[in-house]
Amino acid sequence: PFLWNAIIKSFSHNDYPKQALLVFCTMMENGVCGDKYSFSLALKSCSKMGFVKQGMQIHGLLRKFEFGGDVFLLNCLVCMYMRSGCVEFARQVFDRMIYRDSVSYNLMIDGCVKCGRIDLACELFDCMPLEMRNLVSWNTMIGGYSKLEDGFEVVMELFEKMPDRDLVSLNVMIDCCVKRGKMDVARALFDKMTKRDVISWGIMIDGYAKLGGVCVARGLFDATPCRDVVSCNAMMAGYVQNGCCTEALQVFRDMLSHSSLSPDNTTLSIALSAVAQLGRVNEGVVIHCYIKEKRFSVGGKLGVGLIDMYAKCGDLEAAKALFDKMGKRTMVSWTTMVVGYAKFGDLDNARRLFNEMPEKDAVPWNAMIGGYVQAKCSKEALALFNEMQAMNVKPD
RNA sequence: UCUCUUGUCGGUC
Repeated sequence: PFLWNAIIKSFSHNDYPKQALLVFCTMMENGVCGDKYSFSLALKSCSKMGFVKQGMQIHGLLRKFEFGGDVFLLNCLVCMYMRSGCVEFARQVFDRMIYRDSVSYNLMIDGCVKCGRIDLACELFDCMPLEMRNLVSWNTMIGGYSKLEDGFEVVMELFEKMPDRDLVSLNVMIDCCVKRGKMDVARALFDKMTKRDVISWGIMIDGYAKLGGVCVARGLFDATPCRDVVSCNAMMAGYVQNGCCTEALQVFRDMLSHSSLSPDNTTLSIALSAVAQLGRVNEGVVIHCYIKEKRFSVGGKLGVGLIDMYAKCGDLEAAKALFDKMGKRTMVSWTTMVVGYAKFGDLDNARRLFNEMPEKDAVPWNAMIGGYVQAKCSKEALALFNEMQAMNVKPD
């Protein structure tokens, strides 16, 4: 199994959880008994993708092995259930564990926090054995509160109360300030830090960029010691949000020529939206080719990005072809097409797709009504508006 | 060789 594990690990480590899981299955089918390392890697892959069914199968399989009671593996199970939102199952595994370590508790706390059950998280945090409550537990708690709208006070309180603070604690703090527009407080903390990592820099870049300080953001971006793909994405997104699409694309090109950084899904989505806003199909096609060449999956956001790019550039045939070819149409991809048609005055096609949509939130309604308004079809616009109100569409 | 906490991203306005 060592060789197999090495392969599984390399996939898992390089963010290919699907292949990792596939290799694991192949291994088992070939009669090679996995060891606890193979299982933990497989479970981790399930966690990453939120595959509960596969995870449950592995869970079942695990009972037949003597190492099935291993703390590491049980922790992996807790993680898998928590990340898939199955709090009850996670709780079951956790409650039945004979030995728990701090990771077990921290996983439960984090899971509860991310499901919006901060009450359960608090209970676990307060009741866990003191010797297991470590920095990660504290950081998980302040991270949880920092995501709550009115959590700032509690974050400050916990931050004062915690016995130690590390880089993560400080990063959580500055992010918490940034997300509330308190850039001055964030900056003071950032400047005071004796150690900063690429995340600290990234939080500040994102903050300045979103609050209109793109130039300051750029300064920090240039000063970042070891930029990674997320810093670049934050910078690019910042440029796009401020309408500086050319600059965004320049960062993208710099990234491509800088061999140590390769674009990811997010990079490409941002680049596509920059191209869409500029209406430069040719550059969009180049990115499309890159996506095909590197075999990025176009099932999710990238697919939408491509459709949107072609639609906004006026190539509705290309957009429609992609839309038709896409396996699963989501409300978002559907809306993107409606918007594209409406924007270029093809209200018939827009309306046809709009009517075919199985589900609509406020966005397609707004877009369709907006299309009618733009074309001065006030009668249709008003009719739709009334219909929308009658349907009680939530604005969200 | 394995498990926990922090930054970036999609459709209308």
